[in-house]
Amino acid sequence: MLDMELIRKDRDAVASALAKRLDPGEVTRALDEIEELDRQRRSLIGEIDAERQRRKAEARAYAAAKRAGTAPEQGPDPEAERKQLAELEGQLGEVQERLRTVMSELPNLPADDVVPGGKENNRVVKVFGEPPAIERVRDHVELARSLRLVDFDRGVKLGGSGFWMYTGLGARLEWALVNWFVDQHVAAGYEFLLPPHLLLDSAGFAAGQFPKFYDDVYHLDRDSAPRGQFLLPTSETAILGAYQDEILDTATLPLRAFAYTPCYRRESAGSHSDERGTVRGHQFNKVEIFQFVLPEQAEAALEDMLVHAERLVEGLGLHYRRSLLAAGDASASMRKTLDIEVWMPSTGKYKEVSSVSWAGDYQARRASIRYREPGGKQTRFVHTLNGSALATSRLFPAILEQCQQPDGSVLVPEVLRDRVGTDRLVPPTR
RNA sequence: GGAGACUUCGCCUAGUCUGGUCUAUGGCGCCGCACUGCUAAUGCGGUUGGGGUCUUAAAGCCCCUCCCGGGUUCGAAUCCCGGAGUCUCCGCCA
Repeated sequence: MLDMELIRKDRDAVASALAKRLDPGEVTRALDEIEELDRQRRSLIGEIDAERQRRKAEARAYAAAKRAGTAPEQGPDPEAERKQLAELEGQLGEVQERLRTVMSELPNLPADDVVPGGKENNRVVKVFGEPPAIERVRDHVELARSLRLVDFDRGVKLGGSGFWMYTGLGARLEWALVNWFVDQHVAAGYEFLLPPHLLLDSAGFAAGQFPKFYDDVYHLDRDSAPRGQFLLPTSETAILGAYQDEILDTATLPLRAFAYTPCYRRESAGSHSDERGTVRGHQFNKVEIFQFVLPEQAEAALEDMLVHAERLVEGLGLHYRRSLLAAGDASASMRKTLDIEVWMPSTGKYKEVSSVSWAGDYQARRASIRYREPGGKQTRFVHTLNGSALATSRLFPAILEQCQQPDGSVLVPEVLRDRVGTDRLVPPTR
């Protein structure tokens, strides 16, 4: 949610930032409507407040008269005005509802250094390592099958198209990744959270997933979830929602937390060549890091989180790059997003394993998460940042492909060997 | 799943039966000031959150906020209806 006051005071700045993401005509239309609704809202509030004030005064005068024993048996006018107040309140309700709708559909303002346009305008800003030389590249699906790491067929049998099942050493590798990340985040001072996977709709709204992506998540049917619950598409939603409607103690900021959950998404499972296997599915594992910070801490926190996530990829010995996303390719709630993309030898492309973003106060405003200004009594919205660290189901294929050996085995990254229980993944003997 | 008790401005709490001087009590904590070799103690004052209005700004003024949403009433923390949550007991269960 954008700051209404900013729209009132500096509409032009808001408009030009939004134009990086939206068609200028659409921006003008939205801002015109918002300004008009805002005017109506304030004028209605003025009328209603004045009316209420009058009624309160009357009631108080009547009470005083009653105490003095001079009250008429019938108090102030019974019917007529109540109608009028109800009418005004009804109008206000409609205006506010509409204002909320329009406001909540507006995306965040991209940061100054974020360029307009889509994917094609993303800019690679850093490269780590280089593609390993592999003579005969096997893709991760082939490797996972031959080494019996993932059972795609039985996964589909269980969950339908778009699901898979990790098996044997594959399950251990996936689990080793999750656990190694957990240890790294704890060591970096993040608090470990294991949240519910089923969230109330209010959490989806706060994170900015709703209303826009309402249809992209799994909802429980109305009978079992009268208040509206859905399976979280990322634990970002849970971490943010956990602090909804709270005023955070400034001394605790920056507040760092991370969570591991599977992520459930309805998006169509890919059958393109570069989205085979575990690259895109309806359920995947991800560890998510999150920070609530003072506005002035945000920039440093973003870089801090990026570097932290990148260290994990480096620790696994994988070749990757960092890209600054153009406005149109980043999610709507974010002011700035950088992706960490890992090299996939089979497709010759880089695939996102982490997305690290700074939301400014956009999510905090939707979720009403604030801090008290030191000294002053003002409350202000915190800034939020989130980043995958990392999406294991994307890393898993990257490891298989980048660490594959000429004989068809896969060398396990050193940091995972204890947890996987072997140095090298080879086909099971029976 | 059933029954009962409960939810008050950071925490604890008075007030709810019997609607109006509740514009919400007191304690703790916190902030400021005073006193004091320092600390402590003590005294005085302040301390829910949101919105509107005015203003360069602050202050002020007004409205909302006693879990949430409706209702009754001239008037609701208080009465009625619906919902959420917490606790206790019972039932069921990994």
